[in-house]
Amino acid sequence: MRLNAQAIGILKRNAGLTLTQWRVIALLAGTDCKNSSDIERQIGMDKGQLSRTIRGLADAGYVKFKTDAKDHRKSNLKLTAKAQKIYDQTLPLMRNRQRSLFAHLDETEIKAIYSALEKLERAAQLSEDEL
Amino acid sequence: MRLNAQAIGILKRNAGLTLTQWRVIALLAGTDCKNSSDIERQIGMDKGQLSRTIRGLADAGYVKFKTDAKDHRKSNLKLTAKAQKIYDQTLPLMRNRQRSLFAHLDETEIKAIYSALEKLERAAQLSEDEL
DNA sequence: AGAAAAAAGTTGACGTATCAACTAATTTAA
DNA sequence: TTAAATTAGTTGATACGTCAACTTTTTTCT
Repeated sequence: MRLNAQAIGILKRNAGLTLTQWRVIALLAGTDCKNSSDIERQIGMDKGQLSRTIRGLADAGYVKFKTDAKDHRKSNLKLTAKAQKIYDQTLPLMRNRQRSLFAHLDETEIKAIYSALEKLERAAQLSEDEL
Repeated sequence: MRLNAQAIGILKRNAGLTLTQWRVIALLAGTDCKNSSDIERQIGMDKGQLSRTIRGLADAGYVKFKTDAKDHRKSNLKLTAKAQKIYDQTLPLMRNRQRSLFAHLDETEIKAIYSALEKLERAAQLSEDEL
């Protein structure tokens, strides 16, 4: 989507992150997501891609793994100080962008979009079941 | 987008085509697009991806190249009979799907979506220029 | 307890989107 | 008319999205 273009630009220039990396960091920093599955459930991201993204973040020194003591399948993720710092610096920029984008739409339009997209998703789901 | 999921399924099962391949074939069959640049202008598709898609179609025997007599940079594309046949068979299926998707939306919603998306695009463009 | 099912992650494959650098041909403008 | 700019198309690189197969560990069920 072209709509993400400046988000991508902001992240690349100011944080050296990809959009996917940013999303994962933002979830680890701003929600109580602790492992891959939490994130998967939160944003419905593919676990394959997620696995690779997280490994990339680990390689770049943004997250640390630690196998869960009780469930050895899980590995709990923790942002490094470096990642936390970048997050704090970048969040306002991303918030601004979000605001300026949606500033051009009025309440009605935003609602219409969301409701229409929901309907489309549902319709897509339905006709898929029929096939 | 998950919204494309059944389109992709229909094309794969019934025509052995990818979505991109279908789009190119549909443009060659249904509009007066004759070469890569025409298609690029028509749907704003990246010319790199377009080049590879067209080569793939040629390799699979769906299109034939012929260098333009007047402008040797251009190569005019022509669908083979095989491609035309698949197009004729597949178009109705794709039309049906389109209809059943949009059947769930009323006029107002469709208009709101289009207008909102336009505004978002424009806002995105604007703030990009500001950076 | 032991077998079967489910969950957490990893890896591979393919398709799609976007950007950038490049060649070759054509158009423009000095 | 020749140099510069544009246009058509190719190729390489990177990111993203989705599906499928697979391993390991845990849960469920009988």
